[in-house]
Amino acid sequence: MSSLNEPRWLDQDEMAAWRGFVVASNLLNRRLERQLKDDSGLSHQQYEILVHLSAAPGDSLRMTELADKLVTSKSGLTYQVTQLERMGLVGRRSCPSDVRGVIAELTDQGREMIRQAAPGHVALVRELLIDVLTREQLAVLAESLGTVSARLRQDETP
Amino acid sequence: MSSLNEPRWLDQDEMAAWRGFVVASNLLNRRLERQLKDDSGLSHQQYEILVHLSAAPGDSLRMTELADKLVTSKSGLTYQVTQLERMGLVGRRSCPSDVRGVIAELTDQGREMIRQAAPGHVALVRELLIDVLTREQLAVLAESLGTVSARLRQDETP
DNA sequence: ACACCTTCGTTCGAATTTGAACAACAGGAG
DNA sequence: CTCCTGTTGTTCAAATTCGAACGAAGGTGT
Repeated sequence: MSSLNEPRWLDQDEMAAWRGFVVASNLLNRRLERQLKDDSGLSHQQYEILVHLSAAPGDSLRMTELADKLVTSKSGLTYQVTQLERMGLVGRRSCPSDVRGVIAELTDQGREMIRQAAPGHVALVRELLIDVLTREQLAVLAESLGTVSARLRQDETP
Repeated sequence: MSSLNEPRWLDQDEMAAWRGFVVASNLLNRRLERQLKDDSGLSHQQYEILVHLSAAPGDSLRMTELADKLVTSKSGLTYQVTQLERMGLVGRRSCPSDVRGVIAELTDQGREMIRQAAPGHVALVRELLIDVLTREQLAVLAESLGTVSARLRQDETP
């Protein structure tokens, strides 16, 4: 319980950090969305699904694991996996150790798609974020946001 | 034009920064969305509209200016302002100097809403982001993301 | 005054996202 | 084994988002 009625507002630096985060996040997403759609016909979310699958052993992951990595809702993932399935980029199969489980796995076509889409995406991430910052800034960013993410993750799992 | 076929992939630090950014952004949005909805019945976007209006002279802004500040599409803003209008938090009036123009302005009820919603929101932003980081980290974050945002903004306006 | 290009906000349809509700199953305590 | 609680993925309705197209008006150059 706080000892003051008046909340601690954000000072100038804190506000700058927070606004910067929100604005940069929105602007970046907007740009990446456009680039991926124009270049490969994928949404950012769909691209990330393919990336996480291709990074996983066997190019496959359980739905729940995938949803956690993507930081999205289960229902949202169900929808997007269905879309990717229709595009022939991802397949579903049932989990051997758990009858309820569903495993999403990359198809050959999905592997080809990510191979084709990744370079343009990475190049833009570089141009808009990575190459704009110094090595030190990147290091601080990585550590800061890593900490923030870790805290948020463990908060969600009580 | 690049001189190599193989793109420059992200190294470990760069990847950590980028993933940290994406994950933190998603997790933060998720939490703030929930908090605002539960606490005040507002979406994050709606909250931000109220904030930007209350920060503007006369508690009012033109639609286009507001859309720029929010980093959203014009149609998206039209929709949300209509919602806020139905809730009685925002009003529309026409612009004196431009017949096409529409000015969104905070109502008394809107001012009351933001006064009621802000403390809880700010407290959570503190708890999840600001107070987790050191002063130096915040400074670097602010400058880094400020630069990134500025570059993105001017890229959009050719 | 005229044609021309841009800007403003809205409307429209399509795509996406979310949380709640659900049925089926897993895992343990008793 | 049996009950009980938690998990898993899907379905559903509702809310939101976006881009393209639009009508209306501003602003400019001739």
